[in-house]
Order: sequence, then C-alpha cells, then structure tokens
Amino acid sequence: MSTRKRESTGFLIKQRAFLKLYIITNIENRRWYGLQLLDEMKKEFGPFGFEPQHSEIYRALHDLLEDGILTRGKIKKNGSKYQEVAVYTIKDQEKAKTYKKMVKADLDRCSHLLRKALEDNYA
Amino acid sequence: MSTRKRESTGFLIKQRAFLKLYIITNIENRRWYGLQLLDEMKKEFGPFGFEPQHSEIYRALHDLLEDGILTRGKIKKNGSKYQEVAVYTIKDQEKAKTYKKMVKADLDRCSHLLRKALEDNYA
DNA sequence: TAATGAACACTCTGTTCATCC
DNA sequence: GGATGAACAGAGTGTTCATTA
Repeated sequence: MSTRKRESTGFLIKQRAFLKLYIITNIENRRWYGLQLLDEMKKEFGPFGFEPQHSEIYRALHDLLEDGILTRGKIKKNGSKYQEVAVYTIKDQEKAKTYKKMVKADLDRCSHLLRKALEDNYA
Repeated sequence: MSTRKRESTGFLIKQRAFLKLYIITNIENRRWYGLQLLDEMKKEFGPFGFEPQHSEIYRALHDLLEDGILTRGKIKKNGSKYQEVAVYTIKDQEKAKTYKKMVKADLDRCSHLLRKALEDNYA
C-alpha cells in the first residue's frame, strides 16, 4: 500500500492555492468566517463563471491553519441567535507574505502561459 | 452503482483542452505524429515550467479523432527504419474552427480571472 | 530504441451526509 | 435554516506496462 509521489507537470495553478491567496488577503483587511468568505468569493468570481464550493473553502482554511498562517477563534455571531462561528485572523504575517509571494510567481507564470496560447493559436 | 454527473465549478481550463488547441494549430500547418507533438510542446512550454506527458498528448489526439476534427493515417517514417507512425490531418475545418473559438473564449475568461487575482491581491 | 496505446493509481475537488446551533 | 466539518465518490491526469516495428 505504499503511496508513490506524483510529480506535477506544472500546468495551471490549483484552485486550492488560488482560494488560499484570496482568503489571506480578505483576512488581512477584516475578520471573516467560512461561509462569509464563500459568499464573497462567489460574488467576486461569479461574473467569471467560477463558483467555488463550500467544502473547498473549508479545506483552504484548514490548510492555512496547518501552515501556521492563520489562527482561529470562536465568536458569537451578531443578531438574535447566539450561534458560534469560527473566525480567522493572521497568525504569522511573515509566513503569509511568503506564501503570497510564492503564489504571485505562479500566477505570473500561468498568466504568461495563457497569453502565449492566445498569441500562438489566434494569429 | 448509478454514476452521477459532476458539475464543473468553472475554475481554470483543463490541460486536455489546452493541448487539443495546440495540436489543431500545429496540424493546420503541417503533419505531425504523436511524439513529435510531445517534443514540440515540451520545447514550447518548458520555459514556463510545464512539461506534458506523452499519454496526455495521445489522449488529446484520440479525443480529436472522436470529435471528428482530425483524421489519422499511417505512414512509413523517414530514415533507415520502416516503422509506421500515425500522422494526423484536419478532417473537418469547420469543427476545428468552432472548437478553437470555444477554447478562445475560455482562455480569455481564465486570463481575466488570473489578472483579477493579481490586481486584487497585490495592490 | 522509438512509437503507440491502454491499464493502473493518485490528486484534486465536487457531492452528500452528520452535527450543532 | 445557517454554519462547520468529514466521508464519499468521480474527473483528470501522472505512471507504468504491453506491443510492435
């Protein structure tokens, strides 16, 4: 049952990394909880035909916790109900910065790849 | 054991479509066989960190046959050996055009999505 | 050894289910 | 019904194996 590593062929960036990037930026500005972030993303990307799922947002958040980039607290949600929600804040600003820098390099790369495809195939 | 359909959330274009696009364009210009195309793609995309696998090229070619866009012939390869290789030509120019148009729309969309990410997260 | 193709296996992520307010 | 999380399952594609010239 040994699990062999798979190499990446380096095509385009993964959804997970893309969402993690946006989550970090959003949380730098204010506190959010999971479903808020989902709504925000759907609103942002909807016009571009991209509608992420709630589970992928949670997976991204859990990744960021494991990475040590975010930390989580529980607060009572505003309003008549006293439901607790999980809100996130930046835990390690340096790590966040490093992650964003890495993703930027990949976004640039992908961007070039797409531009190249448009040039090469639609002369 | 009913197979449920999965919806796409519409993130980025798939490698398969990307390769099919390039294959069509290459074959519009001259005849190619599978491994030639692979070498060409590796040379083209290598500087961008993308190195497709041979099996994905073949899958793309088989798709294009099924789509009715390409047709396949066998020829004796040049050189001292008389090995047969499978060379492809455009079968239906209209279908090819339609496919390329569709992919262009998706590439444009993806391109905008990436540009947006660069703007939104790296002010 | 080059070329083609298919089987196998892993990753990513969409879908569904379970809890708890 | 909103929020969170985990289990389950399918699509996409990387890896390996088989075949033939």
